[in-house]
Amino acid sequence: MGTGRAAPGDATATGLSEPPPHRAGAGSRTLGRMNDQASRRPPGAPRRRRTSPGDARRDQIAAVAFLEFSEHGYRGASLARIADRAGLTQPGLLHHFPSKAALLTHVLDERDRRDSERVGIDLDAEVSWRTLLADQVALADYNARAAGLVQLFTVMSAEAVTADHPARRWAAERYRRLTAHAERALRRGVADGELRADLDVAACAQQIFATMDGLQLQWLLDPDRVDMAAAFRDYARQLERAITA
Amino acid sequence: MGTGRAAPGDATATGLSEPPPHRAGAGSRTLGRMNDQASRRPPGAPRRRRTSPGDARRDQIAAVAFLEFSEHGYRGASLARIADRAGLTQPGLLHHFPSKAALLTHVLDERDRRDSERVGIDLDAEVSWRTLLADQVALADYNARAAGLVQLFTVMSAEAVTADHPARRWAAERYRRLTAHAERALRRGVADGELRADLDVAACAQQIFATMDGLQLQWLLDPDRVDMAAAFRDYARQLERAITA
DNA sequence: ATTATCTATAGATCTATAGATAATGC
DNA sequence: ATTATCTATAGATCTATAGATAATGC
Repeated sequence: MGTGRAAPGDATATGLSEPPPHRAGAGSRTLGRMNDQASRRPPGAPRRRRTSPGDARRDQIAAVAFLEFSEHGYRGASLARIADRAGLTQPGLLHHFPSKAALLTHVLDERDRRDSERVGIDLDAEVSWRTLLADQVALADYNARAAGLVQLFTVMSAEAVTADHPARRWAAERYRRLTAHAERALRRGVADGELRADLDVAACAQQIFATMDGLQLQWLLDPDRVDMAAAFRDYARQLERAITA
Repeated sequence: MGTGRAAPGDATATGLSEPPPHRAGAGSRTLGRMNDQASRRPPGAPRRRRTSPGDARRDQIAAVAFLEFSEHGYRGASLARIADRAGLTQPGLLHHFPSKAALLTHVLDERDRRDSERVGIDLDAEVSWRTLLADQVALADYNARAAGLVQLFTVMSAEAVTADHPARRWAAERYRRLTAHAERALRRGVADGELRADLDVAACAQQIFATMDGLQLQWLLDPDRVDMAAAFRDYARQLERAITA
Protein backbone atom coordinates (compact mmCIF):
# COMPACT_ATOMS: atom_id res chain seq x y z
CA MET A 1 0.00 0.00 0.00
CA GLY A 2 2.69 2.47 1.01
CA THR A 3 5.67 3.24 -1.10
CA GLY A 4 8.20 1.47 1.08
CA ARG A 5 9.47 -1.96 0.17
CA ALA A 6 7.21 -4.64 1.62
CA ALA A 7 8.59 -7.48 3.64
CA PRO A 8 9.09 -10.64 1.57
CA GLY A 9 6.43 -12.45 3.53
CA ASP A 10 3.81 -9.81 2.87
CA ALA A 11 1.55 -11.69 0.50
CA THR A 12 1.81 -14.90 2.44
CA ALA A 13 1.04 -13.13 5.68
CA THR A 14 -2.20 -11.79 4.24
CA GLY A 15 -3.04 -15.28 3.13
CA LEU A 16 -2.54 -14.39 -0.51
CA SER A 17 0.07 -16.84 -1.66
CA GLU A 18 -2.76 -19.25 -2.32
CA PRO A 19 -5.65 -17.05 -3.31
CA PRO A 20 -9.33 -17.97 -3.31
CA PRO A 21 -10.47 -20.91 -5.23
CA HIS A 22 -12.65 -21.53 -8.06
CA ARG A 23 -15.23 -20.06 -10.33
CA ALA A 24 -17.79 -20.18 -13.11
CA GLY A 25 -17.28 -23.09 -15.39
CA ALA A 26 -13.84 -24.12 -14.25
CA GLY A 27 -11.21 -24.79 -16.83
CA SER A 28 -10.36 -27.75 -18.97
CA ARG A 29 -7.06 -29.50 -18.78
CA THR A 30 -6.78 -29.77 -22.50
CA LEU A 31 -7.06 -26.22 -23.67
CA GLY A 32 -3.37 -25.58 -23.26
CA ARG A 33 -1.93 -22.47 -21.73
CA MET A 34 -1.59 -19.32 -23.72
CA ASN A 35 1.74 -17.76 -24.62
CA ASP A 36 3.65 -17.93 -21.41
CA GLN A 37 7.21 -18.22 -22.56
CA ALA A 38 8.72 -17.51 -19.19
CA SER A 39 7.41 -20.79 -17.83
CA ARG A 40 8.97 -22.91 -20.54
CA ARG A 41 12.49 -24.18 -20.13
CA PRO A 42 14.71 -24.06 -23.19
CA PRO A 43 14.44 -27.51 -24.80
CA GLY A 44 17.93 -28.79 -24.08
CA ALA A 45 18.20 -27.28 -20.62
CA PRO A 46 18.89 -29.55 -17.66
CA ARG A 47 15.73 -30.73 -15.96
CA ARG A 48 15.63 -29.32 -12.49
CA ARG A 49 13.60 -30.46 -9.53
CA ARG A 50 9.88 -29.92 -9.74
CA THR A 51 9.73 -26.86 -7.55
CA SER A 52 12.71 -24.57 -7.94
CA PRO A 53 13.07 -21.44 -5.81
CA GLY A 54 12.31 -19.46 -8.97
CA ASP A 55 8.99 -21.22 -9.39
CA ALA A 56 8.03 -20.44 -5.82
CA ARG A 57 8.79 -16.78 -6.44
CA ARG A 58 6.74 -16.85 -9.61
CA ASP A 59 3.83 -18.33 -7.70
CA GLN A 60 4.12 -15.65 -5.07
CA ILE A 61 4.14 -12.90 -7.68
CA ALA A 62 1.20 -14.48 -9.48
CA ALA A 63 -0.75 -14.63 -6.22
CA VAL A 64 -0.27 -10.93 -5.63
CA ALA A 65 -0.98 -10.13 -9.28
CA PHE A 66 -4.24 -12.05 -8.98
CA LEU A 67 -5.32 -9.65 -6.25
CA GLU A 68 -4.17 -6.54 -8.07
CA PHE A 69 -5.89 -7.46 -11.31
CA SER A 70 -9.13 -8.28 -9.55
CA GLU A 71 -9.05 -5.08 -7.49
CA HIS A 72 -8.05 -2.69 -10.26
CA GLY A 73 -8.57 -4.49 -13.57
CA TYR A 74 -5.73 -4.99 -16.02
CA ARG A 75 -5.38 -1.33 -16.96
CA GLY A 76 -5.68 -0.09 -13.42
CA ALA A 77 -3.14 -2.55 -12.05
CA SER A 78 0.47 -1.45 -11.58
CA LEU A 79 3.55 -3.64 -11.86
CA ALA A 80 5.32 -1.49 -9.30
CA ARG A 81 2.53 -2.07 -6.79
CA ILE A 82 2.48 -5.81 -7.46
CA ALA A 83 6.25 -5.96 -7.04
CA ASP A 84 6.02 -3.96 -3.86
CA ARG A 85 3.43 -6.29 -2.35
CA ALA A 86 5.54 -9.29 -3.37
CA GLY A 87 8.64 -7.81 -1.76
CA LEU A 88 10.85 -7.01 -4.75
CA THR A 89 11.45 -4.19 -7.18
CA GLN A 90 9.52 -3.70 -10.38
CA PRO A 91 12.44 -4.65 -12.68
CA GLY A 92 12.97 -7.61 -10.36
CA LEU A 93 9.41 -8.71 -11.14
CA LEU A 94 10.04 -8.45 -14.87
CA HIS A 95 12.84 -10.96 -14.52
CA HIS A 96 10.16 -13.55 -13.77
CA PHE A 97 7.56 -12.39 -16.29
CA PRO A 98 8.54 -10.71 -19.54
CA SER A 99 5.66 -8.21 -19.54
CA LYS A 100 2.48 -7.14 -17.82
CA ALA A 101 0.39 -8.92 -20.45
CA ALA A 102 2.35 -12.15 -19.92
CA LEU A 103 1.74 -11.88 -16.19
CA LEU A 104 -2.00 -11.54 -16.72
CA THR A 105 -2.25 -14.50 -19.10
CA HIS A 106 -0.22 -16.57 -16.66
CA VAL A 107 -2.59 -15.69 -13.84
CA LEU A 108 -5.65 -16.55 -15.93
CA ASP A 109 -4.24 -19.81 -17.25
CA GLU A 110 -3.11 -20.84 -13.81
CA ARG A 111 -6.58 -20.15 -12.45
CA ASP A 112 -8.17 -22.27 -15.15
CA ARG A 113 -5.74 -25.09 -14.48
CA ARG A 114 -6.01 -25.15 -10.70
CA ASP A 115 -9.74 -24.63 -10.62
CA SER A 116 -10.37 -27.60 -12.83
CA GLU A 117 -8.62 -29.70 -10.20
CA ARG A 118 -10.21 -28.12 -7.19
CA VAL A 119 -13.80 -28.09 -8.33
CA GLY A 120 -15.06 -31.32 -9.73
CA ILE A 121 -16.11 -29.94 -13.10
CA ASP A 122 -14.39 -31.35 -16.14
CA LEU A 123 -15.45 -29.52 -19.26
CA ASP A 124 -14.35 -32.41 -21.43
CA ALA A 125 -16.47 -34.95 -19.62
CA GLU A 126 -19.79 -36.05 -21.04
CA VAL A 127 -22.47 -35.35 -18.47
CA SER A 128 -26.24 -35.41 -18.31
CA TRP A 129 -28.21 -32.18 -18.36
CA ARG A 130 -29.15 -32.78 -14.73
CA THR A 131 -25.50 -33.06 -13.75
CA LEU A 132 -24.70 -29.94 -15.72
CA LEU A 133 -27.29 -27.92 -13.85
CA ALA A 134 -26.40 -29.41 -10.48
CA ASP A 135 -22.73 -28.63 -11.09
CA GLN A 136 -23.46 -25.04 -11.93
CA VAL A 137 -25.71 -24.62 -8.89
CA ALA A 138 -22.95 -26.02 -6.70
CA LEU A 139 -20.52 -23.68 -8.38
CA ALA A 140 -22.70 -20.67 -7.61
CA ASP A 141 -22.76 -21.71 -3.95
CA TYR A 142 -19.03 -22.09 -3.97
CA ASN A 143 -18.42 -18.77 -5.70
CA ALA A 144 -20.57 -16.92 -3.19
CA ARG A 145 -17.70 -17.51 -0.80
CA ALA A 146 -14.95 -16.57 -3.28
CA ALA A 147 -15.60 -12.92 -4.09
CA GLY A 148 -12.03 -12.22 -5.18
CA LEU A 149 -12.06 -14.94 -7.77
CA VAL A 150 -15.48 -13.96 -9.08
CA GLN A 151 -14.30 -10.38 -9.35
CA LEU A 152 -11.21 -11.33 -11.33
CA PHE A 153 -13.28 -13.20 -13.91
CA THR A 154 -16.05 -10.61 -14.06
CA VAL A 155 -13.72 -7.66 -14.47
CA MET A 156 -11.40 -9.36 -16.94
CA SER A 157 -14.18 -10.76 -19.12
CA ALA A 158 -15.76 -7.36 -19.59
CA GLU A 159 -12.52 -5.39 -19.83
CA ALA A 160 -11.47 -7.90 -22.48
CA VAL A 161 -13.92 -6.42 -24.98
CA THR A 162 -11.97 -3.15 -25.01
CA ALA A 163 -9.35 -2.40 -27.63
CA ASP A 164 -6.13 -4.44 -27.65
CA HIS A 165 -6.79 -6.25 -24.41
CA PRO A 166 -4.49 -9.19 -23.63
CA ALA A 167 -7.34 -11.29 -22.21
CA ARG A 168 -9.59 -11.01 -25.24
CA ARG A 169 -8.76 -14.42 -26.64
CA TRP A 170 -8.91 -16.00 -23.21
CA ALA A 171 -12.40 -14.64 -22.55
CA ALA A 172 -13.84 -15.58 -25.93
CA GLU A 173 -12.30 -19.04 -25.77
CA ARG A 174 -13.58 -19.59 -22.28
CA TYR A 175 -17.21 -18.99 -23.28
CA ARG A 176 -16.76 -21.19 -26.30
CA ARG A 177 -15.63 -24.07 -24.07
CA LEU A 178 -18.31 -23.51 -21.48
CA THR A 179 -21.16 -23.39 -23.97
CA ALA A 180 -19.82 -26.33 -25.95
CA HIS A 181 -19.83 -28.38 -22.76
CA ALA A 182 -23.40 -27.37 -21.96
CA GLU A 183 -24.59 -27.95 -25.52
CA ARG A 184 -23.39 -31.53 -25.46
CA ALA A 185 -25.25 -32.20 -22.24
CA LEU A 186 -28.45 -30.58 -23.48
CA ARG A 187 -28.30 -32.33 -26.84
CA ARG A 188 -28.07 -35.66 -25.11
CA GLY A 189 -31.09 -34.78 -23.01
CA VAL A 190 -33.06 -34.04 -26.16
CA ALA A 191 -31.87 -37.24 -27.81
CA ASP A 192 -32.90 -39.24 -24.76
CA GLY A 193 -36.34 -37.72 -24.86
CA GLU A 194 -35.94 -36.09 -21.46
CA LEU A 195 -35.88 -32.57 -22.83
CA ARG A 196 -38.32 -30.95 -25.24
CA ALA A 197 -37.57 -31.69 -28.86
CA ASP A 198 -37.90 -28.03 -29.83
CA LEU A 199 -35.26 -26.88 -27.33
CA ASP A 200 -32.84 -24.31 -28.78
CA VAL A 201 -29.71 -25.92 -27.44
CA ALA A 202 -27.25 -23.17 -28.38
CA ALA A 203 -29.40 -20.41 -26.93
CA CYS A 204 -30.03 -22.37 -23.75
CA ALA A 205 -26.33 -23.03 -23.22
CA GLN A 206 -25.56 -19.34 -23.63
CA GLN A 207 -28.34 -18.40 -21.20
CA ILE A 208 -27.00 -20.59 -18.42
CA PHE A 209 -23.64 -18.86 -18.28
CA ALA A 210 -25.11 -15.48 -19.04
CA THR A 211 -27.36 -15.79 -16.00
CA MET A 212 -24.49 -16.98 -13.83
CA ASP A 213 -22.21 -14.13 -14.85
CA GLY A 214 -24.90 -11.49 -14.79
CA LEU A 215 -25.89 -12.48 -11.25
CA GLN A 216 -22.24 -12.38 -10.21
CA LEU A 217 -21.98 -8.81 -11.44
CA GLN A 218 -25.09 -7.67 -9.58
CA TRP A 219 -23.83 -9.44 -6.48
CA LEU A 220 -20.39 -7.79 -6.64
CA LEU A 221 -22.03 -4.38 -6.99
CA ASP A 222 -24.46 -4.93 -4.14
CA PRO A 223 -23.72 -8.03 -2.03
CA ASP A 224 -26.34 -7.24 0.57
CA ARG A 225 -29.19 -6.97 -1.88
CA VAL A 226 -28.33 -9.87 -4.18
CA ASP A 227 -28.20 -13.48 -3.04
CA MET A 228 -26.39 -14.86 -6.04
CA ALA A 229 -26.50 -18.50 -5.01
CA ALA A 230 -30.21 -18.41 -4.22
CA ALA A 231 -31.05 -16.57 -7.43
CA PHE A 232 -29.13 -19.04 -9.54
CA ARG A 233 -30.70 -22.01 -7.77
CA ASP A 234 -34.08 -20.50 -8.50
CA TYR A 235 -33.09 -20.05 -12.14
CA ALA A 236 -32.03 -23.69 -12.43
CA ARG A 237 -35.41 -24.81 -11.10
CA GLN A 238 -37.26 -22.58 -13.56
CA LEU A 239 -35.13 -23.80 -16.41
CA GLU A 240 -35.81 -27.42 -15.57
CA ARG A 241 -39.52 -26.72 -15.47
CA ALA A 242 -39.35 -25.04 -18.87
CA ILE A 243 -37.21 -27.45 -20.84
CA THR A 244 -38.28 -30.91 -19.68
CA ALA A 245 -40.45 -32.78 -22.15
CA MET B 1 -5.82 8.60 -33.63
CA GLY B 2 -2.70 10.54 -34.63
CA THR B 3 -1.08 13.13 -32.48
CA GLY B 4 -1.92 16.14 -34.61
CA ARG B 5 -4.81 18.39 -33.75
CA ALA B 6 -8.02 17.16 -35.31
CA ALA B 7 -10.26 19.42 -37.30
CA PRO B 8 -13.14 20.82 -35.24
CA GLY B 9 -15.68 18.89 -37.29
CA ASP B 10 -13.96 15.57 -36.70
CA ALA B 11 -16.42 13.90 -34.40
CA THR B 12 -19.41 15.18 -36.31
CA ALA B 13 -17.92 14.01 -39.57
CA THR B 14 -17.67 10.46 -38.24
CA GLY B 15 -21.29 10.70 -37.16
CA LEU B 16 -20.35 10.81 -33.52
CA SER B 17 -21.93 13.98 -32.31
CA GLU B 18 -25.09 11.97 -31.76
CA PRO B 19 -23.83 8.53 -30.81
CA PRO B 20 -25.82 5.28 -30.90
CA PRO B 21 -29.02 4.99 -29.08
CA HIS B 22 -30.31 3.02 -26.33
CA ARG B 23 -29.78 0.07 -24.09
CA ALA B 24 -30.72 -2.33 -21.32
CA GLY B 25 -33.41 -1.03 -19.08
CA ALA B 26 -33.30 2.59 -20.15
CA GLY B 27 -33.17 5.23 -17.49
CA SER B 28 -35.73 6.90 -15.35
CA ARG B 29 -36.42 10.58 -15.43
CA THR B 30 -36.70 10.81 -11.73
CA LEU B 31 -33.40 9.50 -10.50
CA GLY B 32 -31.69 12.82 -10.91
CA ARG B 33 -28.26 13.28 -12.38
CA MET B 34 -25.19 12.61 -10.37
CA ASN B 35 -22.69 15.26 -9.36
CA ASP B 36 -22.19 17.21 -12.55
CA GLN B 37 -21.42 20.64 -11.28
CA ALA B 38 -20.25 21.99 -14.60
CA SER B 39 -23.74 21.77 -16.04
CA ARG B 40 -25.37 23.82 -13.30
CA ARG B 41 -25.57 27.57 -13.67
CA PRO B 42 -24.90 29.64 -10.57
CA PRO B 43 -28.31 30.35 -8.99
CA GLY B 44 -28.50 34.07 -9.67
CA ALA B 45 -26.90 33.97 -13.10
CA PRO B 46 -28.81 35.35 -16.08
CA ARG B 47 -30.82 32.66 -17.85
CA ARG B 48 -29.39 32.19 -21.31
CA ARG B 49 -31.02 30.61 -24.33
CA ARG B 50 -31.60 26.88 -24.17
CA THR B 51 -28.70 25.86 -26.38
CA SER B 52 -25.66 28.03 -25.91
CA PRO B 53 -22.54 27.49 -27.99
CA GLY B 54 -20.91 26.12 -24.86
CA ASP B 55 -23.58 23.47 -24.50
CA ALA B 56 -23.04 22.38 -28.08
CA ARG B 57 -19.35 21.99 -27.40
CA ARG B 58 -20.08 20.01 -24.28
CA ASP B 59 -22.34 17.71 -26.26
CA GLN B 60 -19.65 17.21 -28.86
CA ILE B 61 -17.06 16.37 -26.22
CA ALA B 62 -19.49 14.02 -24.50
CA ALA B 63 -20.16 12.25 -27.79
CA VAL B 64 -16.48 11.61 -28.34
CA ALA B 65 -16.00 10.63 -24.70
CA PHE B 66 -18.80 8.11 -25.08
CA LEU B 67 -16.78 6.40 -27.79
CA GLU B 68 -13.50 6.54 -25.92
CA PHE B 69 -14.96 5.15 -22.72
CA SER B 70 -16.68 2.30 -24.56
CA GLU B 71 -13.56 1.45 -26.57
CA HIS B 72 -11.04 1.66 -23.74
CA GLY B 73 -12.97 1.65 -20.49
CA TYR B 74 -12.63 4.47 -17.98
CA ARG B 75 -9.08 3.70 -16.98
CA GLY B 76 -7.90 3.07 -20.51
CA ALA B 77 -9.46 6.26 -21.86
CA SER B 78 -7.33 9.37 -22.24
CA LEU B 79 -8.50 12.96 -21.93
CA ALA B 80 -5.87 14.03 -24.44
CA ARG B 81 -7.22 11.58 -27.00
CA ILE B 82 -10.80 12.66 -26.38
CA ALA B 83 -9.81 16.30 -26.73
CA ASP B 84 -7.91 15.52 -29.89
CA ARG B 85 -10.88 13.77 -31.47
CA ALA B 86 -13.13 16.67 -30.45
CA GLY B 87 -10.75 19.19 -31.98
CA LEU B 88 -9.39 21.01 -28.95
CA THR B 89 -6.58 20.71 -26.46
CA GLN B 90 -6.73 18.67 -23.28
CA PRO B 91 -6.80 21.72 -20.97
CA GLY B 92 -9.43 23.13 -23.30
CA LEU B 93 -11.55 20.08 -22.59
CA LEU B 94 -11.17 20.55 -18.84
CA HIS B 95 -12.72 23.97 -19.17
CA HIS B 96 -15.99 22.21 -20.02
CA PHE B 97 -15.70 19.35 -17.55
CA PRO B 98 -13.87 19.74 -14.26
CA SER B 99 -12.36 16.25 -14.27
CA LYS B 100 -12.27 12.90 -16.05
CA ALA B 101 -14.64 11.42 -13.47
CA ALA B 102 -17.12 14.26 -14.00
CA LEU B 103 -16.96 13.66 -17.75
CA LEU B 104 -17.79 9.99 -17.27
CA THR B 105 -20.72 10.59 -14.96
CA HIS B 106 -22.04 13.20 -17.37
CA VAL B 107 -21.87 10.71 -20.23
CA LEU B 108 -23.64 8.01 -18.23
CA ASP B 109 -26.35 10.31 -16.90
CA GLU B 110 -26.93 11.77 -20.33
CA ARG B 111 -27.30 8.28 -21.76
CA ASP B 112 -29.85 7.34 -19.13
CA ARG B 113 -31.77 10.52 -19.76
CA ARG B 114 -31.86 10.34 -23.56
CA ASP B 115 -32.50 6.63 -23.71
CA SER B 116 -35.56 6.90 -21.54
CA GLU B 117 -36.97 9.25 -24.17
CA ARG B 118 -35.87 7.29 -27.19
CA VAL B 119 -36.96 3.85 -26.13
CA GLY B 120 -40.47 3.58 -24.81
CA ILE B 121 -39.51 2.11 -21.45
CA ASP B 122 -40.38 4.12 -18.38
CA LEU B 123 -39.02 2.53 -15.26
CA ASP B 124 -41.48 4.41 -13.11
CA ALA B 125 -44.51 3.18 -14.99
CA GLU B 126 -46.59 0.31 -13.65
CA VAL B 127 -46.67 -2.42 -16.28
CA SER B 128 -47.86 -6.00 -16.51
CA TRP B 129 -45.37 -8.84 -16.44
CA ARG B 130 -46.14 -9.51 -20.11
CA THR B 131 -45.31 -5.93 -21.02
CA LEU B 132 -42.12 -6.14 -18.99
CA LEU B 133 -40.93 -9.18 -20.88
CA ALA B 134 -42.03 -7.84 -24.24
CA ASP B 135 -40.19 -4.58 -23.55
CA GLN B 136 -36.99 -6.38 -22.69
CA VAL B 137 -37.22 -8.59 -25.76
CA ALA B 138 -37.69 -5.50 -27.91
CA LEU B 139 -34.75 -3.93 -26.15
CA ALA B 140 -32.52 -6.89 -26.94
CA ASP B 141 -33.46 -6.59 -30.61
CA TYR B 142 -32.70 -2.91 -30.50
CA ASN B 143 -29.38 -3.36 -28.72
CA ALA B 144 -28.21 -5.91 -31.25
CA ARG B 145 -27.87 -2.95 -33.58
CA ALA B 146 -26.20 -0.67 -31.05
CA ALA B 147 -22.94 -2.39 -30.20
CA GLY B 148 -21.20 0.78 -29.04
CA LEU B 149 -23.87 1.52 -26.50
CA VAL B 150 -23.97 -2.04 -25.22
CA GLN B 151 -20.22 -1.99 -24.89
CA LEU B 152 -20.24 1.21 -22.85
CA PHE B 153 -22.68 -0.24 -20.36
CA THR B 154 -21.06 -3.66 -20.22
CA VAL B 155 -17.54 -2.34 -19.72
CA MET B 156 -18.54 0.36 -17.23
CA SER B 157 -20.74 -1.91 -15.13
CA ALA B 158 -17.97 -4.44 -14.63
CA GLU B 159 -15.13 -1.95 -14.30
CA ALA B 160 -17.26 -0.21 -11.68
CA VAL B 161 -16.64 -3.03 -9.19
CA THR B 162 -12.93 -2.16 -9.10
CA ALA B 163 -11.47 0.08 -6.40
CA ASP B 164 -12.45 3.76 -6.35
CA HIS B 165 -14.32 3.71 -9.62
CA PRO B 166 -16.43 6.80 -10.41
CA ALA B 167 -19.26 4.73 -11.91
CA ARG B 168 -19.71 2.46 -8.92
CA ARG B 169 -22.75 4.24 -7.54
CA TRP B 170 -24.24 4.62 -11.00
CA ALA B 171 -23.97 0.90 -11.72
CA ALA B 172 -25.36 -0.23 -8.38
CA GLU B 173 -28.20 2.28 -8.55
CA ARG B 174 -29.05 1.26 -12.09
CA TYR B 175 -29.59 -2.38 -11.13
CA ARG B 176 -31.60 -1.33 -8.14
CA ARG B 177 -33.95 0.63 -10.37
CA LEU B 178 -34.19 -2.06 -13.02
CA THR B 179 -34.97 -4.85 -10.59
CA ALA B 180 -37.42 -2.71 -8.62
CA HIS B 181 -39.32 -2.05 -11.84
CA ALA B 182 -39.40 -5.76 -12.69
CA GLU B 183 -40.38 -6.77 -9.18
CA ARG B 184 -43.43 -4.53 -9.26
CA ALA B 185 -44.58 -6.07 -12.51
CA LEU B 186 -44.02 -9.62 -11.30
CA ARG B 187 -45.69 -8.99 -7.97
CA ARG B 188 -48.77 -7.75 -9.72
CA GLY B 189 -48.80 -10.87 -11.87
CA VAL B 190 -48.75 -13.01 -8.75
CA ALA B 191 -51.49 -10.93 -7.12
CA ASP B 192 -53.66 -11.27 -10.22
CA GLY B 193 -53.22 -15.01 -10.17
CA GLU B 194 -51.49 -15.08 -13.55
CA LEU B 195 -48.13 -16.08 -12.10
CA ARG B 196 -47.36 -18.94 -9.72
CA ALA B 197 -47.93 -18.07 -6.11
CA ASP B 198 -44.56 -19.47 -5.07
CA LEU B 199 -42.60 -17.28 -7.52
CA ASP B 200 -39.44 -15.76 -6.01
CA VAL B 201 -40.03 -12.27 -7.30
CA ALA B 202 -36.68 -10.78 -6.29
CA ALA B 203 -34.66 -13.65 -7.74
CA CYS B 204 -36.67 -13.60 -10.96
CA ALA B 205 -36.17 -9.87 -11.43
CA GLN B 206 -32.43 -10.24 -10.96
CA GLN B 207 -32.32 -13.13 -13.43
CA ILE B 208 -33.95 -11.17 -16.21
CA PHE B 209 -31.30 -8.47 -16.27
CA ALA B 210 -28.52 -10.93 -15.49
CA THR B 211 -29.42 -12.92 -18.57
CA MET B 212 -29.65 -9.80 -20.70
CA ASP B 213 -26.27 -8.50 -19.60
CA GLY B 214 -24.55 -11.87 -19.69
CA LEU B 215 -25.72 -12.44 -23.24
CA GLN B 216 -24.53 -8.99 -24.21
CA LEU B 217 -21.06 -9.82 -22.93
CA GLN B 218 -20.88 -13.10 -24.83
CA TRP B 219 -22.13 -11.32 -27.92
CA LEU B 220 -19.54 -8.55 -27.68
CA LEU B 221 -16.77 -11.12 -27.31
CA ASP B 222 -17.98 -13.24 -30.23
CA PRO B 223 -20.67 -11.59 -32.34
CA ASP B 224 -20.65 -14.29 -35.01
CA ARG B 225 -21.29 -17.12 -32.59
CA VAL B 226 -23.84 -15.45 -30.32
CA ASP B 227 -27.22 -14.23 -31.51
CA MET B 228 -28.05 -12.13 -28.51
CA ALA B 229 -31.55 -11.13 -29.58
CA ALA B 230 -32.56 -14.69 -30.44
CA ALA B 231 -31.11 -16.09 -27.22
CA PHE B 232 -32.94 -13.54 -25.11
CA ARG B 233 -36.20 -14.11 -26.95
CA ASP B 234 -35.79 -17.80 -26.25
CA TYR B 235 -35.14 -17.04 -22.60
CA ALA B 236 -38.29 -14.95 -22.34
CA ARG B 237 -40.35 -17.82 -23.74
CA GLN B 238 -38.85 -20.29 -21.29
CA LEU B 239 -39.41 -17.92 -18.43
CA GLU B 240 -43.05 -17.46 -19.31
CA ARG B 241 -43.51 -21.22 -19.47
CA ALA B 242 -41.91 -21.61 -16.05
CA ILE B 243 -43.61 -18.89 -14.07
CA THR B 244 -47.20 -18.83 -15.29
CA ALA B 245 -49.66 -20.38 -12.89
C1' DA C 1 -17.77 40.98 -18.66
C1' DT C 2 -17.93 36.35 -19.70
C1' DT C 3 -16.69 32.38 -22.06
C1' DA C 4 -13.55 29.62 -24.70
C1' DT C 5 -9.29 28.29 -25.74
C1' DC C 6 -4.32 28.10 -25.78
C1' DT C 7 0.68 27.34 -24.05
C1' DA C 8 3.46 25.83 -20.45
C1' DT C 9 4.22 22.98 -16.86
C1' DA C 10 3.97 20.58 -12.31
C1' DG C 11 4.06 16.31 -10.44
C1' DA C 12 2.91 11.60 -10.80
C1' DT C 13 2.81 7.96 -12.78
C1' DC C 14 3.71 3.94 -16.26
C1' DT C 15 6.35 -0.21 -18.66
C1' DA C 16 10.47 -1.85 -20.18
C1' DT C 17 15.58 -2.15 -20.91
C1' DA C 18 20.69 -1.94 -19.78
C1' DG C 19 23.99 -3.28 -17.08
C1' DA C 20 26.05 -4.17 -12.47
C1' DT C 21 26.16 -7.08 -8.33
C1' DA C 22 24.95 -10.69 -5.31
C1' DA C 23 23.36 -15.33 -4.38
C1' DT C 24 22.84 -20.15 -5.64
C1' DG C 25 23.59 -24.83 -7.71
C1' DC C 26 26.41 -28.30 -9.81
C1' DA D 1 27.53 -20.88 -14.78
C1' DT D 2 23.08 -19.64 -13.83
C1' DT D 3 19.63 -17.28 -11.53
C1' DA D 4 17.88 -13.51 -8.92
C1' DT D 5 17.88 -9.05 -7.85
C1' DC D 6 19.17 -4.26 -7.75
C1' DT D 7 20.02 0.74 -9.39
C1' DA D 8 19.47 3.89 -12.97
C1' DT D 9 17.06 5.51 -16.59
C1' DA D 10 14.73 6.04 -21.17
C1' DG D 11 10.73 7.41 -23.10
C1' DA D 12 5.87 7.74 -22.82
C1' DT D 13 2.33 8.73 -20.88
C1' DC D 14 -1.31 10.81 -17.44
C1' DT D 15 -4.48 14.48 -15.02
C1' DA D 16 -4.85 18.89 -13.46
C1' DT D 17 -3.59 23.85 -12.64
C1' DA D 18 -1.84 28.66 -13.68
C1' DG D 19 -2.10 32.25 -16.33
C1' DA D 20 -2.24 34.56 -20.90
C1' DT D 21 -4.93 35.61 -25.08
C1' DA D 22 -8.70 35.57 -28.13
C1' DA D 23 -13.58 35.53 -29.12
C1' DT D 24 -18.36 36.48 -27.90
C1' DG D 25 -22.59 38.57 -25.82
C1' DC D 26 -25.03 42.26 -23.66
